[in-house]
Parts: sequence; C-alpha cells; structure tokens
Amino acid sequence: MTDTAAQDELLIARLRERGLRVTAQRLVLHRAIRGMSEHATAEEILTTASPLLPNLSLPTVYSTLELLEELDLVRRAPGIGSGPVLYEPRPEPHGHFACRRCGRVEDLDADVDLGPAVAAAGAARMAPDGAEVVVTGLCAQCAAESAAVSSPTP
Amino acid sequence: MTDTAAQDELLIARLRERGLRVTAQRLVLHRAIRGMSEHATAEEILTTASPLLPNLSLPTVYSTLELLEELDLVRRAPGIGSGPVLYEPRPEPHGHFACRRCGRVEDLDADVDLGPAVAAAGAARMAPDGAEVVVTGLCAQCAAESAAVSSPTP
DNA sequence: ATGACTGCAAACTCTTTGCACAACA
DNA sequence: TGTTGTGCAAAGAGTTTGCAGTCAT
Repeated sequence: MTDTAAQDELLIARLRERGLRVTAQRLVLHRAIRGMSEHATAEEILTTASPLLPNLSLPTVYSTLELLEELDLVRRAPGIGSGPVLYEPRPEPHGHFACRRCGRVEDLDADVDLGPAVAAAGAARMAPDGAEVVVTGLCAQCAAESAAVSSPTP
Repeated sequence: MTDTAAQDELLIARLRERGLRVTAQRLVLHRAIRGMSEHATAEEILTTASPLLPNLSLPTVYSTLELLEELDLVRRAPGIGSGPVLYEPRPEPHGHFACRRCGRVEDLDADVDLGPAVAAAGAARMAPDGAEVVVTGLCAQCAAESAAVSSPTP
C-alpha cells in the first residue's frame, strides 16, 4: 500500500467513524496538506490543490481545514501578529520561531521538556492536546536589515 | 515616586533616546496597558483609554502599540487562529494556553527551561528576544461542552 | 431519495493606509 | 517653524456566512 493510499484510508476511517461523507474535496485537500514539507496558508493550499480539482473554493478549504483539525489530521501553527493562519500536517508537534518585525514563522527543532506546561493546563481544567515552544525575535533577514541601519556598511 | 510616574519616565526616556515625541496619546495608552492584569485587544485598550483622552482613535492605538513593542514595553501574545491580536504588558514572558475550538487565550504559569529553544534560534541566525510555551487543546468551557455532547447528563 | 456538502457571492472583522490638521520640540 | 504624530475615512486582507444546487450514502 502506498503512503498516499494509507493516508487516504486514515482520513476515510475517521470520517466514517463520525458518519461524515467522503468527498473528492476532502481527499484532495488532505493529500495536498500531507504533501507539504512546511506549514501553508489556506490560499496556498487552495493553489496547490486546485489543479487536481477545478472549482475548488476557498470556503471549502476553510471548512475542510476545520474538519481535518477536528479529526486530528492537521494543526494550526501558533503565530504572533495578524497575518493569515498557518496550517501544518500533523507530524509530531515542533517549535516555531516568529519574527516580530515581518511576521514570518519558521519551524524550529528544540529539545525541551514541555511536560510541566501540559500538566499546568490540565490542572486548570483544560484538556490539553499538545504543547510547543514559540521563540520570538527578529528573523535572519530582519536582523540583518536592523544591523545595516545601526551601522551602515562602508 | 509613584509607580505610574516611574512607568511614564521609562517611556519618556525610551522615546527621547530615539528622538521621538512624547504625546498624550502615548502616555495614556502606555498607562492603560501597564494597568491591565491580562492581555487585551486593540479595541479593549481603546475602550480603556478613551475616557481619559477623548477622540483617541483606533489607528493611533495600533500605531502606538507597534511603537511600544519596538521600545520593548509591550508584547504580542501568540495565538492560533484568526481572532484579534492580543497585547500584554512587558512582564517576564509566560506561557499561554490557546483553545482550538473557541480561540480563547489564557495565561499559563509553567516552569520550563526554554534555553535550548532560544539557542536553536540563535544558531539559525535569528535574533531571539524571548521564548514561551503555547499549550493547545480545549479550554475548560469547551471541554465541558464536548463531554456533554458525548455523554449527556441524565 | 434525502440530507450533507460544495461553490458562489456577499458580509464581516480586524488592521492598515492616505491625507489634512494639530501639536511637540 | 518644521516636522512628527493624530484623527478621520476609506481601503485592504483574511475569514465566515447564507443559500441554491450537487452528490455521497
């Protein structure tokens, strides 16, 4: 069984469990997202999936992403600021770096024990399902520009 | 010297350092934010500050918040999802819990060592200025509603 | 056959921009 | 007095909603 087929089966199983319908839109969008190496916006996901299924619409992308998140197949990445929401394939939660100046969000691998944070949330009657680190500051590009302003290269 | 006066002085000093002007709007907004116990949206900050300075406008709130963040007097809290941006007074970075269902963001105290994450960001040529934990899941209220659906109370 | 799902269009929320006037330095 | 900063109005980006028609079951 191919990897794609296995992913399809997982989606189909989760849909059936809940009595929801298996539609071409859901299959195609799920594949598109699982095929991405990094997070993407709803628009980018639409652009990726559109060639495979013409007439696919942005409202459908949003509603499908909401569904896939409910089914635990997609996550929204945290960010600071007001840009578009970033969605990412489920794989193990990982850290993110968010640039305070340009808003860019990048993945970050860091070995941190987040157990205490999850425990604290549980103690406050929340039902935690994941935890990650968000590091903020200036991204490489913004940091370089900032330095250039303070001390212009001769 | 009162606490408020000390905060004013800090703002004034940072503004002067950069040759920026000290205006009533900046003083009032800074006080409003420092006076809040939790994070707030731009609208909420406007509502809090308006009685003290009539005609204060939302664009001014946004531009002032951007400035205060640049001066390291205010931070934006991370969130998942598409709601309004949350601003919080500078105090030591702390964790947040974000509800996947309703989008609510709550403060969270957790004892986690984020040093490795900051180091990883620095190694990737970013200029990190802080790090925090974001725990996701369902907030107490959404978790209760979810449980009510699966097993209705008799 | 029937109800869930989709696509389209329009509404909505939040944030940013453009420009004339006000006010700090 | 010369800019910087503000307020107003309008535009813009991103997301959500309403509804008629389509399609999975």
